Amino acid sequence: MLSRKTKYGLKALIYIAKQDKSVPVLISEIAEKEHISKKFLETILLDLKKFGILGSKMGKGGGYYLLKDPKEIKVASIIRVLDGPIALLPCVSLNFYEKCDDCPSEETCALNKLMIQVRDNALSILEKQSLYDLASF
Amino acid sequence: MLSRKTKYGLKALIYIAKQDKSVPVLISEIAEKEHISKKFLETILLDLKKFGILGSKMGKGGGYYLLKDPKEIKVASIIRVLDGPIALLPCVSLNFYEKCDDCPSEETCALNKLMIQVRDNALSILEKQSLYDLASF
DNA sequence: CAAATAATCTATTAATTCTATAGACTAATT
DNA sequence: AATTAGTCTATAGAATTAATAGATTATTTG
Repeated sequence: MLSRKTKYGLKALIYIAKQDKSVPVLISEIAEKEHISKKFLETILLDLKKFGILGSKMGKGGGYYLLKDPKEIKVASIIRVLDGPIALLPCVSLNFYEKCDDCPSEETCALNKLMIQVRDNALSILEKQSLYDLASF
Repeated sequence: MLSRKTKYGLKALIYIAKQDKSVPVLISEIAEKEHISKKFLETILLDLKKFGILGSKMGKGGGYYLLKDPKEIKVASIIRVLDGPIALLPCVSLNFYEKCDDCPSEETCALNKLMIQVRDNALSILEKQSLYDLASF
């Protein structure tokens, strides 16, 4: 399951993507409209900023805005930033790979092979779907 | 990601499925061969027993054995027993459904629709793959 | 019956992650 | 200068995960 953090992050990004691009969006507005704790949302948006998905402006007229074309922001990358691996096992993760220390060989591991399939299947959707798709739903 | 518990449980079940069916398998044997803490494995196998996947026999010559044909034991059901939902959001889970309290309507929720796709895609593999398939890899 | 074997049960702990909050601080605008 | 709004640090509470400990019960075999 995705963490709440990730779900909130996705919702916030969708919210921002739906707004007029020329005006930064307030944290407090997103928090209210999407029913998310404002303080919690702050830390989430800060993460998204750190990874270059969002930009921000302080002071009056400030807020958060997308740094890239919504069509270029894929759901997979958002999940990776906020939730970590999409794969079901570390030994099968493309971006967060870790060897299973209980496993002598990935070559002969049936679980490894199965989870690669599951991963690729999930990615075939999540790497394709963008913020644009979600916002225009 | 799957919990270690689930990974260990899957590995143990595969191990059992590979053995001669007429002889119960020892926890200690599985623990040693698969490099899993024996005590931890005890609780995992107990869970699998509780759910009717495994049977057990105490005393000398005892151990754990499969209660069903390995072809009938699907990976999806094992994951559900040990890990819970396969879906990425509660509002999209078939077996552990929960409404998102921050979400006014699932009908108009883009995330909901997307995660249903991801779920169905994962299930198309996990509901098909059985212990038999994994054991004969 | 006694000894050995092996699962069962209860419980507790340690570690980690998740969720959320608090408060002081900095930057920008008017 | 006042107001607005994001930034930073930190911490705390809750939940979950991972693992361990020790006593107990069931079964087989000699």
